[in-house]
Amino acid sequence: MATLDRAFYERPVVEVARDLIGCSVRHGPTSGLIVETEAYHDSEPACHAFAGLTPRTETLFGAAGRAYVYRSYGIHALFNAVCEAEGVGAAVLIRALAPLRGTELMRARREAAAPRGARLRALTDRDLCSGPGKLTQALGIELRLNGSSLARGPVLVGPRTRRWTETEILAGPRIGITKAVELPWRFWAAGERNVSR
DNA sequence: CATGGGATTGACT
DNA sequence: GTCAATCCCATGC
Repeated sequence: MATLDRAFYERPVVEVARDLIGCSVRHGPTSGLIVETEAYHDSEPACHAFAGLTPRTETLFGAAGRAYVYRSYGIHALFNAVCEAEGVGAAVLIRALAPLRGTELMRARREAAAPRGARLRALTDRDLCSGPGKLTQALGIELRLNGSSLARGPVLVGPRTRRWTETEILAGPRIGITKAVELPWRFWAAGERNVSR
């Protein structure tokens, strides 16, 4: 599989976030098309790297083109692509995918990860990757993949397979944060059903 | 060493 | 709309 090289990520993080819409993520037999992203940069307080270099943010400040995976709310792993020059703390959060391959494995993983007492009805394809915590469950992306190469794997990010026009990609404020809420650093594919709610 | 806060999700009123 | 689950790590004593 063709993968994006380090130069792709070694650019302003907001540009990379926009350009990742329509690209693909694959982990083993499971894959999806990126339909929603958010940019984070150490110059603004919503970014983990805002606090400076700590054990947690070491990957963020490292080389571009690697995975930054961290635990959110004690429950979910969230998957990011590290961007910009080494020494700059910046990354793109992958917020949603349109499932491509391995949907039955994704469904099995999502069901296995469901909380106790959950789920009275079956998971639809739309329930698999339509959020940052869901897609890491579906693709089996865990904390141990923090720091791994997105060009060499185990998690691979591939380029767009078609041209995307300006009007197909929308921008707006990021979700779920309490600081720097005004920055329009969230991007999504217009009309895509798998974009998070 | 103790404490508190999340880049979320899913159930429930 | 509200709320709890749950854990890594930053901060402060």
